[in-house]
Amino acid sequence: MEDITFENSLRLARVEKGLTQSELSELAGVTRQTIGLIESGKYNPTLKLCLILARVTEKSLDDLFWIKEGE
Amino acid sequence: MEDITFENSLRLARVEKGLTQSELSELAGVTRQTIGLIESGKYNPTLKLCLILARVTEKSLDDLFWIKEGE
DNA sequence: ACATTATGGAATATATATATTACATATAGT
DNA sequence: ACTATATGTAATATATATATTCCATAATGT
Repeated sequence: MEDITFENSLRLARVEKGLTQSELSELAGVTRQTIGLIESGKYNPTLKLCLILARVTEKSLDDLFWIKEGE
Repeated sequence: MEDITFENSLRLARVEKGLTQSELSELAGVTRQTIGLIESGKYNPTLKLCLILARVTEKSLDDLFWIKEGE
């Protein structure tokens, strides 16, 4: 599997909604740690979780996770 | 983790590019089986793989994987 | 100073995404 | 009928996403 680095703007979206990591994690049904690690780019979440996070933050997949690479 | 069913249009995007499952799998660096199972909705791919598939098919994440749920 | 909240980080355990290998079937070409 | 290609499916193995638990720290309020 190639090494695509993906920036994500989950933290921004979360703060915009006035949520803590704990609150978002409860809404998404995952642990606080999982949220923290996704925000800091150390986790490679599954599509299902990405979709849940998009729904909860009222953003699209592209908004949250779209590629920013220098091609 | 909630049970969000996600339709995906990966198969359509692949066929539009004139690719077989094998060819797409090679381009994406995964096995043919993985592609087949994602296309048939039986796999929950990781974000990295979704991003690779989007790049290879020249579609966005939303194009390929965005939610179609009856809310 | 103490308590509470929010976050980061690490160690271990569990669930699951993906690989590997193999076999089956349908279709198209010869 | 035979061969090759494309796809589906299943069993087992491996890698990794996520949970669980615990500790640390910074910020804020009392």
